[in-house]
Amino acid sequence: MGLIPPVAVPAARLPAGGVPGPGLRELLSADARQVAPQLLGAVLTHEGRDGLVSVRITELEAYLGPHDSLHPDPGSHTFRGATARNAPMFGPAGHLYVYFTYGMHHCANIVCGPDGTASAVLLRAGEIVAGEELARRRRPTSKSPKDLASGPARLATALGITTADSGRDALGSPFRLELPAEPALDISSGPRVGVSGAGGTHDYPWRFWLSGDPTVSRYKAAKARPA
DNA sequence: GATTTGATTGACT
DNA sequence: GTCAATCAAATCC
Repeated sequence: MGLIPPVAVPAARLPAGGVPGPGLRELLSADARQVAPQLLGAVLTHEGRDGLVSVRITELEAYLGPHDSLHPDPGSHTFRGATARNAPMFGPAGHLYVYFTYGMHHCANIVCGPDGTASAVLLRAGEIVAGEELARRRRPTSKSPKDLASGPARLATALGITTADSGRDALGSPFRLELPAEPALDISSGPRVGVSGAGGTHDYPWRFWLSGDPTVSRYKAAKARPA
């Protein structure tokens, strides 16, 4: 049925032992739908003035651009072209695209695809693997360690990422990104969370998560617009 | 210049 | 399950 073929199968497997820096940048320069599953299990670290927090990624979503991909992505911030906000998505792979939403939340993406094309993966959830005490201080409302980064805004808050970090390189200080030594074995995929319109349907099954992981956020459909 | 909306979360019934 | 919070960016007129 779908006009949009479900892509989503990783074309390449990671070599055992992970990928060194330059190879990582190259790996991230692929289509976000290929990159996303490979980033499951990866660890993103941010060392700020107040300390270090590391998150092991357990859930993410791929977003594409209007013209660089085979099919336009109506769920993407770049669907209607480049703006001041989404500019980093058109930049080099490995950099951050951070946006502010609902008047209070920050969400972080890692830019994918070659420089000049719009593509990124939204970091939706993770497990705190270092700096849990600092993460707790940043997220005092969390009732359980599993809640510290279980959601895109929660993850960004736990890592101390804001729009000031948008456009910065996630592969260089004060950030660090490490791929898992072994690719994730049990990956699930499905429609993206909170995306209204066609981009949130099964025609765009570009949400990926580690099957059964307790830190994965609960699925929530986009709020339906009243007629 | 005015209005709408949102890649969400947390509190509450 | 429902809903308010809160404001920048995008969209509308």
